[in-house]
Amino acid sequence: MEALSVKGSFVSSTETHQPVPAPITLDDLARLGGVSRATASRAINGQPGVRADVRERITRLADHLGFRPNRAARQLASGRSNVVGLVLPSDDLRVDPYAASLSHAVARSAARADLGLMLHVVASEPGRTVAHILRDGLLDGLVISSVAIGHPWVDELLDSSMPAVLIGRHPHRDEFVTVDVENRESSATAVTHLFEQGCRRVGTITGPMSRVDVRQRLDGYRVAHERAGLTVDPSLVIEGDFQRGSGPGAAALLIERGVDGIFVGNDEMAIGAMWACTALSVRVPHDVAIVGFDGTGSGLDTHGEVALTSVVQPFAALASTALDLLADQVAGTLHRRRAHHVEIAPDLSIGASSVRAG
Amino acid sequence: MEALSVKGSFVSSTETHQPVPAPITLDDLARLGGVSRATASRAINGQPGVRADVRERITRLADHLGFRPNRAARQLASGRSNVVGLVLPSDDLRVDPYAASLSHAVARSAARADLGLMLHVVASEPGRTVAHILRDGLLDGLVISSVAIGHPWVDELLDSSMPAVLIGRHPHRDEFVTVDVENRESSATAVTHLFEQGCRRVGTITGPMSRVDVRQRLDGYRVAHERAGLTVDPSLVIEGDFQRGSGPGAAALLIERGVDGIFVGNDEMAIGAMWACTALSVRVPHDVAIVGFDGTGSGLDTHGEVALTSVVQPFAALASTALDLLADQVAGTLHRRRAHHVEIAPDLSIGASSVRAG
DNA sequence: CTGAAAGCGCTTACAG
DNA sequence: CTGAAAGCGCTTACAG
Repeated sequence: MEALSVKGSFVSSTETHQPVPAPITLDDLARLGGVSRATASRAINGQPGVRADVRERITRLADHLGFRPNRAARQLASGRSNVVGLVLPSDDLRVDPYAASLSHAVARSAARADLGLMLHVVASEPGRTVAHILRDGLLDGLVISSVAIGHPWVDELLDSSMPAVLIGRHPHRDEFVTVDVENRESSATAVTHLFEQGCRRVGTITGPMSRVDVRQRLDGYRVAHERAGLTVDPSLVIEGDFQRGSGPGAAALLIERGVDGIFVGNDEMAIGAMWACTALSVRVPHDVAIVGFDGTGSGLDTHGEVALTSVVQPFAALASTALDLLADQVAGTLHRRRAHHVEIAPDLSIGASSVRAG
Repeated sequence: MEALSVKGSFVSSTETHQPVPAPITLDDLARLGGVSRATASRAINGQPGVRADVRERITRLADHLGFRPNRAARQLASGRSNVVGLVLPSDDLRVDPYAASLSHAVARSAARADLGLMLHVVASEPGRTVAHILRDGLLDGLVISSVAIGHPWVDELLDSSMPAVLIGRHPHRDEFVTVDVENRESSATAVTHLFEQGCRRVGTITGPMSRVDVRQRLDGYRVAHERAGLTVDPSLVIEGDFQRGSGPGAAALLIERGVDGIFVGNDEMAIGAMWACTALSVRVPHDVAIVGFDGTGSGLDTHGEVALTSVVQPFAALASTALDLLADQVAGTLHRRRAHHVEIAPDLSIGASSVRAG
């Protein structure tokens, strides 16, 4: 590390007295509003037991003064912080568009709900971190990406008493509150779409079969065959790892085996598959039609290539539902440890990668 | 949104009395340690005025008990939260690997410094957000990605009295505390590397010329030419937009104009450029050698393609330096509004995209 | 419906 | 070097 230019000089500014306008407090609000702190507090928090006109007057005044309750004080007094944590696996933010989209959606939902969002990236300091997150007292609850599961301390977090909701499913435990995209039917729809485009020999590149959602998507692939009166050729089912790099090889194999359509388990691998097609001079969608999953493929590839048809994750709905479920737990209306699974149906976004003329 | 399966049942657990072990407080620590709260507080905070053996005993005890000071209480009492905010542009997390890498690095640095990190994604609610961030009282300071600049409320944030450090430079204001990668020399090094590989006609695809760093990188490109005794052919300088999609077109143009090497302003466009090469049957690096900038191109493209040579952003150092500079402002040793610019020298990571046999 | 008062868990002058 | 005490800005029983 090297400081190439340092133009700063250190100054102590004792001259200015009130550089920062003192933030107004509940006390100010109450005094200016001619009520007690208790009443002011109830008014701005929408609690019962305040005469309508008083509430109206106080909230208006609060707005006008730009009053924002101090979070720390509020938390200390109430035990609630209105801050939730988002737990993500270590490297995913960098490498995985799914995680990036999810973070983005959760951040926006949180902002809309006036919740703070603390980012917790798995992997920093194994042992200490869990304790930190838990005992800081700064968090009301956690939104945990199921992609983070596997890391030792994520399970610790799940087993703690802190309210939590999982986005995605746990690979082998069912007792959590989860929200996930609907995988099976939506995958069937995607594959059926390929059949409708005239494909007769459709292969699939799956994610890691250890994952629940991956198996569900494969189920959907099978269901679509059944419905079309076709049988699945097992040699057309190839397991990938959800990384872009596993796409080309798998696709090349499928092409060798004569497919005219591929349902790919996520967009990253689908992009890899499209590369393979380019490299092998296989035309998309004419020779091989391709459908992906996630809907993350478009942002990254506005390079004039073929737009990818994909089952689009309902990120915004996943995020806001997760936050709602978390709020229910915090409020005590939802038990943290009773299995409670919500699934949200995604849409199929149709691009040129699967649409055949005629 | 559709709840496909709801297996949960609502239970109120009044049977168990202490489901959550009551977190231990400073009071507990003091009592168990046989000192006053004041002394306990000073001991664990490393403040002067505590006998060495007492401090030792108390910290040890704190560790043993797993004591963590309640952040809210600490903040309310001291006025400091040990939480910083990270401000990012709205969509970047999804689309831009640079922003994702940066977030990742800041998150890790913050964790290491025992700082909380609140994520603020620009664009949610224009007006309210600034006030929220500022008046919540939850933040000690802000780390702002210069990529977020341009959005109206980011400037508001910069003009507020909250401590802030910019990662990257402001396009036209110089009075902030910033930390940035060194652009000029490192770009010169990258281009010189191409000359050393035998390239004689090196073009460049720049980012948007409105950005300071883009102009600096272009300067480096020129400097390298001077040093090699070559003159710059202006027709080989093409402006891109830092998005992947602008890579292929620019690269095709340069290839048409006979380049044998390209210095690309960021990895995203470099990846696009490599696509163009594949499409045009131009061999990399044999026909055209390519160097990118950022070091974000590798994670995304482990697809067996040619590894990209790139000037690698020192994300970890940028993040930890930013946090240090922020701490200095909070401590009052660094003035928030005196220009103070730190530059960190990146490394050139050499991959197959630029190395010619012989 | 409203208010006086206690208390959340810390930090920090102020005395000793 | 150490402790008693006040106070940070809220919320929430508890009385009225």
